[in-house]
Parts: sequence; structure tokens; C-alpha cells
Amino acid sequence: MRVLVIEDDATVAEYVRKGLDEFGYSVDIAVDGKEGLFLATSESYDALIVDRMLPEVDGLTVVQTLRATNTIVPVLFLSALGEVHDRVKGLESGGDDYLTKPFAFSELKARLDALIRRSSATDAPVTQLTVQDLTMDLLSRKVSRHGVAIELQPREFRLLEYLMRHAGQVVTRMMLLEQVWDYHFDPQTNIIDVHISRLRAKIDRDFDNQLLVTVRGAGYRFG
Amino acid sequence: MRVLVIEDDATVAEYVRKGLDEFGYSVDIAVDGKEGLFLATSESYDALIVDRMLPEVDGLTVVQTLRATNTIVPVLFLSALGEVHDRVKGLESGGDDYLTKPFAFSELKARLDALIRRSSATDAPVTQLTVQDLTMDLLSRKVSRHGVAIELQPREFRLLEYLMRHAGQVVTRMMLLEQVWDYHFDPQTNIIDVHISRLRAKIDRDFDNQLLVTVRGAGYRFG
DNA sequence: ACAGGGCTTACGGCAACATTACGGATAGTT
DNA sequence: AACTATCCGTAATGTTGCCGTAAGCCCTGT
Repeated sequence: MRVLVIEDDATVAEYVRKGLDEFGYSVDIAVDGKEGLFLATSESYDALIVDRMLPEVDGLTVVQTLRATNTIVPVLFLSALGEVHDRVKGLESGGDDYLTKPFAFSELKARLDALIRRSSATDAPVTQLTVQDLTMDLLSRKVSRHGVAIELQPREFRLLEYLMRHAGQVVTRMMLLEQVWDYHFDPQTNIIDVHISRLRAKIDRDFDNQLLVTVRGAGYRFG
Repeated sequence: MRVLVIEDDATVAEYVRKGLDEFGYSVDIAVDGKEGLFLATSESYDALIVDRMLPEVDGLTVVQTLRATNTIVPVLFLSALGEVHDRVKGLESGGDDYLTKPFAFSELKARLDALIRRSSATDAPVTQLTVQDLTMDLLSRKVSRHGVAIELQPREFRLLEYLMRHAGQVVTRMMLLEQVWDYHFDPQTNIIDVHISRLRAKIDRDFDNQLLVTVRGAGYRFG
């Protein structure tokens, strides 16, 4: 889950970032409205946490601008302005929720989760494979491990997809030849070894626990 | 807009009903959790306003039951229980917002509107597509990147529209042939390559970051 | 130690992709 | 009908980079 915090008070921003980090959120911080707008439009976030009073462009304007350009990302206002008319104004500007400072982190997280839960309930489910900290998105054909993007060649992608779909079970060389290469005979070469090696270099080399394990005499097991 | 208020306090319920009535909402009232559950499942509402403490079945249980049966109607809790852990509990039970009594009607309405706005945002009629700094207006058929107008041929326009509607995901050549050319067979020519090249010359050539990326062996990805 | 299976690296061929030029088709104008 | 301009598909040519082959090394079990 990616969240953008637009907040000029570094203490608050860092407090939120740390807290959400512990729950596995990936948090970016923008220190003014201009930067916030830029990030919100150029990157893709699951939710925005926006302060009302910001340098350059104020929070209300940021959200109004986003809504005017059909950006439907959920927005939670976080502001010291806590009067009823302030809250109403924030919600009417396109905000989805409004929390007043000072706030309890647990409530912030609960409200944020409620927002994300709702917006992801409506979106189309993305076809995505996950094994431990490795994820593969079949639609965008993007692979990442522990948040780090990994570039794969077509054949490597097919190979990894097959391995992930059969995670936990031993996959024989024969199965790979048939399903990944469409070979229905033994090519008498070490083509599989080569591609396994290349795949390992990309997904396992820089990490501690190895996902792709050799089962000597049988094949490979993933995860 | 139809709203169901589940509230045993007749004064509060009537207050809410009257207020929303003035803004053209159609409001039903349930006086206990059992009746509320029955109405919420048998009728179809745009949002629910739920008291936490109710006779028969309490508010939390009502919402949990609804969520367990895949009912995704937006829920706003309205309760005298205003501690942080009460609010967190309400949101975690599947509520989308939580307002504490006593409350200002203007805030209730603003929060309710925000909820309904979001849940109906899915089928918003899009007249303008935006991916990063590239925008396409479908009505005027105008395209511009970073404020610079770009002239496109009809086929190029269709191609770009399809790519933008599927931004972030890999679009295969077959998808393009079917959806942009209405070909349902393989023309055995490089017609797609040619148009991709022409499109690139217009939207990517003069800019730093390339929007239209080749995914070798698979197709193209936009943005 | 030895044998057999597995791993890694380098390299050349070739398929996939990119670019450009050309000609046919269509529509609008005189 | 002839002329013109525009758009689009075909084909030729250039370029890139993926993948299969093979050679040599390493690891493991007997």
C-alpha cells in the first residue's frame, strides 16, 4: 500500500511515516502543496493524507485540483483547523475524511484503512501472484521483491510465473520443458539450468532467504 | 438518494430525517438492529447511518453482519461513544466513517455526501483521460502534453485512447488489433509497429521520460 | 577421488522491434 | 471528371537485444 503524506510540519510527517511503516505501508512525504500535487499526479498512491495549511498551494486547493483532473484517489485531511465549518469545507472540497490535530495514531490508521478498503472494494481485482515477499502482476507484467522492482526477460517471466503458480511443490525439468518452452522432446542441452541461473541472479542474489531451491535429482522447488 | 437511519432515539432519528429531507434525500428509519438489518438487506440504500447502541442487535454487529454477507453499502456510525478506541472499533468493524454525538448537522451531511460521492465515483462519465502530463479530451478530440497541443490522426487517436484507458498494464498486439483496428485475424504485417512509431514521434520524441514503453515479447505499456 | 549432476559465463545467430519511404484509397474542391 | 491533400497500410531496411549452445568449473554423494 502506497500513501502520500502532504505535510509541512516535519515532526508530524515523520510520526505518521514511522507509524504506517510498521504496518507495511510505503510512505512518501511532500513538504508543500506544489510538490504534493506533482507526486500525486505522477505517482500512483492508494491514499493521500493532506494537511490543510501548506506553503505554496494550500491543502484545499491541492484536493480541488486533483478532483478537477479526475483523480479519484481517497483523501484524508489532517488539520489543526477543527471547527465544524472547517471540516465541512474540507469534505466539500473533495476530501473523503477529516481528522483534527491533535489525533491518535490508531484512529488515523483506522480511518485510512477504511478509506482504502472502500476504494479497493470497487476497483477491479488485479491478477497478482504473491509468494512471500515476491510479487508478480500479470497485467502490468511487473515483478518486485520486497518493494524492489525487477526486470525480467520474456522467457524468464514465463518461467517465474510457472514456478510461482506451483509454489511449494517440486517442479521437474520435464514439466518446465513442456509448459515454459513448449518442447515435447528432450533438447539434450542445459537450457533450463541456464535460465534458472539467470532468474536466480535477479530474484535471489541480493536477498537472504533463497526462494528458488534445487532438489537434486528431481527438479526445483519455489518458496 | 435513499438513506437508512438505524437509531432508537426517536428525537435524533427525526432530526436527521427532517434535515436530510430538505436536501432531497429519501430517509427510512429503523428503531432497532433487527429491523435495521432486515431493511438494509431487503431494500437498496445509498448509505446507512447507524447508532452503535441499539436494542436487539447492536450497531457494530449490524455492520459486521452486513459486511460478512458482502453488502458494500457505505456506513456512517453515529454514536455517543466517542473515545478513540470506540471510533477505531467502529471503523474496523466495517464502518466508513464515525461521527460522535452531539454533532452538527452540516458535518453529518458533509460526511454523508463524501461517502456517497466516493461509492458512486466508479461509474463517473469520463470525458477526459490523464496519464502523467498527457491529457486527452474525448469530446473536443484534443490532446496535449505538458500544455503543448498535439495533432493526431484518427487512427493514432484511437490507439492512444486505448493505451491511456489501459495505462499501467501491458497491452498485447492482439488486443490492439481487435480493439483499435477491428481486425479479428493476424494481418501478417507490421501495421502496429508503424503506428506506434508515428505515435511516439508525436508524444514522446520531444520529452525526457518516455510514456510508451516496449515490453519485448509481450506488447506495450503506457505510463 | 571420482563420477555425475548442477551452475555459471561468454558469444553468435536470429527473431522481434523501429524507422523510413512509397503508393493506393478516400474525400473534398474546382 | 480531374486535381489535390490527407491518411493509412505495405514493404524494405536497419537496429536491438534475447536466447540457445557449448565449454569449463563447482558441488555433492558414494
